[in-house]
Amino acid sequence: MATISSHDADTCRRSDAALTRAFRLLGKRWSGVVLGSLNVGPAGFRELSRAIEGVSDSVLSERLSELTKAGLIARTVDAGPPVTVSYELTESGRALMPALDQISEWAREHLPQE
Amino acid sequence: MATISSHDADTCRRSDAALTRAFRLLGKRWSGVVLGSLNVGPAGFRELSRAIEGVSDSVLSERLSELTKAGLIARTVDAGPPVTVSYELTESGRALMPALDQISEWAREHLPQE
DNA sequence: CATACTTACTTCGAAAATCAAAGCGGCATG
DNA sequence: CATGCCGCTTTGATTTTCGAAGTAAGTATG
Repeated sequence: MATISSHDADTCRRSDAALTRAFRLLGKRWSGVVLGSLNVGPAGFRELSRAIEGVSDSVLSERLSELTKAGLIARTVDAGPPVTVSYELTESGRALMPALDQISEWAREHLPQE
Repeated sequence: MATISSHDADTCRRSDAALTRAFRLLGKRWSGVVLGSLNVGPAGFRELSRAIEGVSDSVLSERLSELTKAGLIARTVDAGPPVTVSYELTESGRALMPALDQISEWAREHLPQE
């Protein structure tokens, strides 16, 4: 007797496609922290590099590109002189902040310091 | 006039220590997705490996160890026979789920499919 | 008993991601 | 005009992840 098809017991739903998509971004080193840093307000490259202890310039640069491409942050160039660049959260990026805040709170309660 | 010390304008608060701690775990490939999969209920290694499309056995094994060590999931061995192993969220792990749900919802609204 | 299949991993070599350090062009300051 | 800041990029080493195969133990089939 044929069942409604489209899934066997085995293949059945276990991982959430949306979560998987989210973690294709967030599951990369520093993505989450970069977003959290920008939550405080817009910042320049050097400022972020100094603020986020441990990230290398090359990776920071890559993350900023990825997150910009994904529409979570925006890069703005103010043609000075001197020319300045600043990164800030877009609406999409800001929409993620409640979740990050919750993660932060969770870590305070459930992850040991250092 | 000496200020309260402990921070210059430059070094000043930008990245959240708790968030950084959280993403030392979550900012690794597959961590978030593994947790999300376990949200549905306990599962064995093979079941997870099948459910989470794209993860390799070696990485899954490593993530499960890390997350177990961090106290987010628990590994239980039922000495059969046949012996079976199952992984499930601890209370700490469950406490993170609201945040993951929010991320998933965010992705549904802000990240394109595929 | 032999063969095949399942679970729960581990091991291995290759490919990809990350790191730290140095370099570059532009602009400002002493 | 040397020195320093900014916003990156490049380079080469180290670490992570991948994908496939292997291991050990138990179950099922003939």
